[in-house]
Amino acid sequence: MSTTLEEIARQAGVSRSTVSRVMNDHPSVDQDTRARVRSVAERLNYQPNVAARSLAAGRTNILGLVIPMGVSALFTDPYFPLLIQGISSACNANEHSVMLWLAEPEYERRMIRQVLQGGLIDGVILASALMDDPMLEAMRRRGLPFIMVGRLPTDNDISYVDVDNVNSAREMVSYLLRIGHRRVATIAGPANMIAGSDRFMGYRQALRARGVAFDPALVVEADFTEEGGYVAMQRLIPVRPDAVFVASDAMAVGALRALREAGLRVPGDIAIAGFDDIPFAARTDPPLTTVRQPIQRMGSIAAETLIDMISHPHPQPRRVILPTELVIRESSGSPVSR
Amino acid sequence: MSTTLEEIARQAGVSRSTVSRVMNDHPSVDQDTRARVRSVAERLNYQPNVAARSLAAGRTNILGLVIPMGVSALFTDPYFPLLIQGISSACNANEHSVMLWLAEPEYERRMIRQVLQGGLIDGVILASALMDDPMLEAMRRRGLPFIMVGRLPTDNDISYVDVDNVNSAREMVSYLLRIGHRRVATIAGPANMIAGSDRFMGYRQALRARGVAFDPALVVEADFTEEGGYVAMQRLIPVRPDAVFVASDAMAVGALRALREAGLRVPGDIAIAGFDDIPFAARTDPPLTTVRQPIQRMGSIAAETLIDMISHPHPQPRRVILPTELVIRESSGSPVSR
DNA sequence: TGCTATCATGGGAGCGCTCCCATGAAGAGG
DNA sequence: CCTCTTCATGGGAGCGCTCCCATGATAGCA
Repeated sequence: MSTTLEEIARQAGVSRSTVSRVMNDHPSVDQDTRARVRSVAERLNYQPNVAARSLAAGRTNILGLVIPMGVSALFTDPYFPLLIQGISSACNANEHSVMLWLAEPEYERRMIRQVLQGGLIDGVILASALMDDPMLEAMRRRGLPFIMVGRLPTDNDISYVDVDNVNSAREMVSYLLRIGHRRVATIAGPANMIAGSDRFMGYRQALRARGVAFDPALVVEADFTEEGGYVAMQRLIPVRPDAVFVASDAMAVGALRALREAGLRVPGDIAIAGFDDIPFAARTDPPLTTVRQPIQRMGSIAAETLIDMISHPHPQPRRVILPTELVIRESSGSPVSR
Repeated sequence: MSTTLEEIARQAGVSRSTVSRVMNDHPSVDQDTRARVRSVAERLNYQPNVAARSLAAGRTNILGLVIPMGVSALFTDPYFPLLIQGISSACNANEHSVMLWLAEPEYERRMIRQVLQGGLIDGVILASALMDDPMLEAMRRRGLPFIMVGRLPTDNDISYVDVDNVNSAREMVSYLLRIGHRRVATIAGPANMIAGSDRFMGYRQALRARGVAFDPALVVEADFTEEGGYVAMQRLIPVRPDAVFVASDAMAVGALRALREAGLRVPGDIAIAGFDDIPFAARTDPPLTTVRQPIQRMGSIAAETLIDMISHPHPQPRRVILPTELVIRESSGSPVSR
């Protein structure tokens, strides 16, 4: 069905090896020969067989993207679509392909084996792992290059791309305190997710820096979903905070809904700040003050870094921390208005 | 690094061929031999090399999922995440893997070649193609098994999974008319997308069936995004419809925002109905009347059907139409209340 | 008992490629 | 003019698997 190296070789009057060299941009090929082979390959619409190449060379130019679905909620918020877009786009630009695994718990074992062995994959991007993800141990034992999106506090020999969740959250909460809010509550993310616990840590650091006592009554944990944010806010309303730092925009949307239903004005009665700057954050009522994190760029950089790790193995882990940005909109209230 | 067939064979005291038969559940292997081989394979944690298998057998057990990103908006609405989840889950259950291509126009040519040739992929799921997608022609020329999510009106020898957009839209608009709305407008999807034009067709059929004259002033086309729905609604407000059938929930969310800003009550002043039943539709203010389409199931069925097509080639195209469901919430108003 | 069907198993060929080593031609240097 | 290097090229081996055919062994039947 499809053309082979041998066929190109025959038609170009050279050997299989020479064609292979041309296809892989090997230096020592004569200019004329190269051109001739190229033109034949072009004419026959030649495409190297991925399986054969991978079998012979041990590389596939395929990256695995593993997204644990234990926290299935994550797929209703635009985080993963954006991340995938970034990864896919970087892979396209670097002649790689993306293999996607949504890690459903019931298939986890099989998947781990398939991902790690079988040689299908040159490296793995592990997105948003729980702190105790079993993939991790398997990966490092296997020695397959991999990179995480989101840092892992317990391990300091693992490569990752992340934003500085602690400092970003701290800055946001500091901002809320600075513009005059006194009782600042938080709707935190799950404690077993790094982003959740880091943002909560930032919240506490901001309080401490300003000499505000930490009050456990002002903390509710939720699961990063809209519904979770809604329920959490309902529990927070009786406590009457001035402002709430919500650890994700999706939850903030839920919180706004709870406040609207309770007849409370935002930011008049309670101010709200989120985290992520999902596209919808600019269009909530009122528009959401939030922390912008470059999700798509994190995906691109993760892919690019992994590709580089594969071609230039290096014992040290790579770390990339991308900057965030406070996006001040109306939901946090203004210093003037208070 | 990883164990090979030959190694298993050696340790189990049989030949490579026998091990291969055991691994592929070939019938003619002695029970004892089979058990012995299985246990050795288990012990050595054997995983067949995908590249080698695929090279020898010509199958890879990998499905390609191609999502054209021309309409990039689609990734901000939960349609694709849900679709991907359905596909991935069916693949997991059937021992297949998913290769993801977000088809950015600038890489389109390269991608088409890679997808179609190279033997990496057993079949392709093409999601939400435009009516004139260049992938299509390439696919059918190549003869690679493929299935679309979303039908294609111009081609009747292509396999697809879809909902009946025309009838679903017709039912929704009929419902709006039946409960007493007179001037029913529509915010339509893009005319070059099948779902867009089908739903618009359903709108017109419903009017005709009820003997209501079609009024072009009551139609605004948008691009399936929240922002698009917002702008479209602003243009529709001066026309003063009683109700608006919005061709997607994402756009309906935008429409609600425009109405809120204009100080109009829903459904009191203008009733709204959407399409999709995205998770957020139940939580808009007011909750959105919409058409529920089983997005995740469409994904699963597309994958399952494709897998079946690959193992049982068959000249006739397969078609699956999944049922939709009217979900009546508050945004459409009630017959009683009017 | 002899002859053919059936079954379990082994071994060779080959999938399309990359990598290594061998080869011959051409250029460099004394 | 001969040897030494450099460069372009060819060919063999082999990646790990599947598939086909051959081979014994066993069973079935007259």
